[in-house]
Amino acid sequence: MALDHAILVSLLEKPGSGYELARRFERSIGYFWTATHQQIYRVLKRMESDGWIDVREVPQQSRPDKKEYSVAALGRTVLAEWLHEPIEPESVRHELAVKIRGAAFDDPAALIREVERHHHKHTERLAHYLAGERRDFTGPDAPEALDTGEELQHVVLRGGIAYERMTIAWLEDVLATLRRLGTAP
Amino acid sequence: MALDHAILVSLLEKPGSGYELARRFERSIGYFWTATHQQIYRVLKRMESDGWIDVREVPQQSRPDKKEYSVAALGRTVLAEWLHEPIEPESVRHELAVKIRGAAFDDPAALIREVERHHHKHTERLAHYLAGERRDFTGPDAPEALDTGEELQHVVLRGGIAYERMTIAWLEDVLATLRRLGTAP
DNA sequence: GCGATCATGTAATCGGTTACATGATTAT
DNA sequence: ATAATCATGTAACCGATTACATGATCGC
Repeated sequence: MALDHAILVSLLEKPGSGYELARRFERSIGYFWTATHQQIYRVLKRMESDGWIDVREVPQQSRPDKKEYSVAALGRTVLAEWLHEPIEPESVRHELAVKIRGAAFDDPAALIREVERHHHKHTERLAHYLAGERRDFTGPDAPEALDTGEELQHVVLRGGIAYERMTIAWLEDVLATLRRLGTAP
Repeated sequence: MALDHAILVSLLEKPGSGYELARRFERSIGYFWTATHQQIYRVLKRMESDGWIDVREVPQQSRPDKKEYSVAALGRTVLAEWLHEPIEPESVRHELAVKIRGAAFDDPAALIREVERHHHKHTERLAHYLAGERRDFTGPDAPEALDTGEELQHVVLRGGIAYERMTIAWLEDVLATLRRLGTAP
């Protein structure tokens, strides 16, 4: 399981509340690991009672108070241990591919709209990643020399960009194939 | 949930036993949807009792008898309904990316071996996909004209090939970054 | 007033993983 | 003998998803 570790990494990058973590899982960390606030609160509670993280009540005016979590010594140890364990390359779960193969027993043309929708979403996501890259790493407002953490965040983001570009090109291949099957059956 | 639907697609492509399905989930369908035999037997039992699939006991000599499943009319309907529902583009779960960002709080060089291992595995997987493509779609023993089902299987396989190539290139980027951080900190 | 944002949770369900279990046949 | 392959399951656990739930403040 890696949600624990994803949260530890995020809290090491910057301490924060459950709510703030949930927001980060909609961007940044969320580009390669998803989690909802329900999951996050549950894991935070468990990690706190196990002594992996510390809490600090932060009173706020004009906003509800929040609990700011930060990584405790034990959490750092647990993360370091996990970092040294080998993991298996992920097994892919690609629902759209199941649909594409299923289209052989339905109308392939009926899938075109759906594939176009996915193409659109991935194009948006790519634009979003590229904007983030310009803002944080390659643009005029980015730091001139990146530290280790920033270099690593950048290489992960480059992975996301490469993934979106590959996916967009493949979806275009899928669309061409579906159209060909529709026009000359 | 799509395991149901992945099994229906696979059974439409060719009826078979739980064991045979489990084998297909190690190749073919398994390239984009994973499942273990335990899962498969459970789902087959449920789909049978719901009338989505039919069973036929096949006695075999010199091998244990098997149950051959095929898709019933109801199963085809259920699949067709699912094919017409929109789905959301998958949220990525990339454990290695969590590790890479975590390496900022550990020794980045310690990750090099692990990334090399992943690079090796993805290179093997790519070779395996390419061999399958030559065998079934582009080689001299492949059919000259592909039918709709084969065209769709091919475009899905091309997606797997594109994914592996992209991943291999990215892992090389990661390695170069980790080495740079190691030599000039 | 009302919707959006900030902030934190509980409960039910479900799908996936891991471990356990059995038993026949074929090839070395 | 024994390891590998064929063949089918049960049980426990755990993580993820979905639905439900509360309550404050800010801007329109």
